[in-house]
Amino acid sequence: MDKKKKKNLESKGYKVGSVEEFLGLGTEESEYIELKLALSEALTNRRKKSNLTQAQLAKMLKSSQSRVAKMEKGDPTVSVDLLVKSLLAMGANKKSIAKAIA
Amino acid sequence: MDKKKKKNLESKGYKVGSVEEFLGLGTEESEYIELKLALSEALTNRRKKSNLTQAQLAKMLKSSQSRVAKMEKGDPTVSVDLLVKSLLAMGANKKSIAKAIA
DNA sequence: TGACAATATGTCAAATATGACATATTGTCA
DNA sequence: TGACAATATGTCATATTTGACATATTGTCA
Repeated sequence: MDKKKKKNLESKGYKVGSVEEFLGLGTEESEYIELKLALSEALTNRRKKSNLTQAQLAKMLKSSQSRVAKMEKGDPTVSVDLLVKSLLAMGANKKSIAKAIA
Repeated sequence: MDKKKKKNLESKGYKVGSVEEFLGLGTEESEYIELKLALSEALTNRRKKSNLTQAQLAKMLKSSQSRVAKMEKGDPTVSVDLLVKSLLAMGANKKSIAKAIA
């Protein structure tokens, strides 16, 4: 993992372990974060394509604007579950989700 | 959704809404369930390939045998998060997860 | 068949994620 | 610039998920 990416992740509230980092490990954690960020992006893309504001989308999802913002920012308090459910609610399917992740 | 699949899902504890069912909707929910089942299968496959028992895997994941059993069975109390994290811990990466889902 | 290993199911206290709200920041346009 | 819309951030009570445990069921092999 390069320093820019690390800083970027840390700025989002993740703690990237220095031991794993030094040993070149931590693949597991960074893959998880990247997977989430991929879903976040997909969500933002879909929302923008539909010309919706976060507040409008929130209403559709029976959630709140703040949570949508967090989803799109890859906030650590947002689960993959919520991202997946939200994407499905916006019309995505398994296949498009797989594509977004890959 | 055919009847067999529905019965199968219901036997796992999911309630498949009859209204949506009748209207041919419910895509969203069934896609979510299928996505989870795909991850469950991937987990079982990986575990068996590694010749591990659920108890052994549980120890690796710092979880419990019962939760691993539930993961593999697609139990509704198991989140996509847990499935993804477990797969990553077993050496899967984004790509292989995407493949499993697609 | 019986004995033992593996897997499945039910329950619950503790841990984590959630929507909601307030408020801050950023973007846009006159 | 100011005013307004959109997005971001912090916090918290409530809801959901978790590991752990007990126990039931299923599989395997002598």
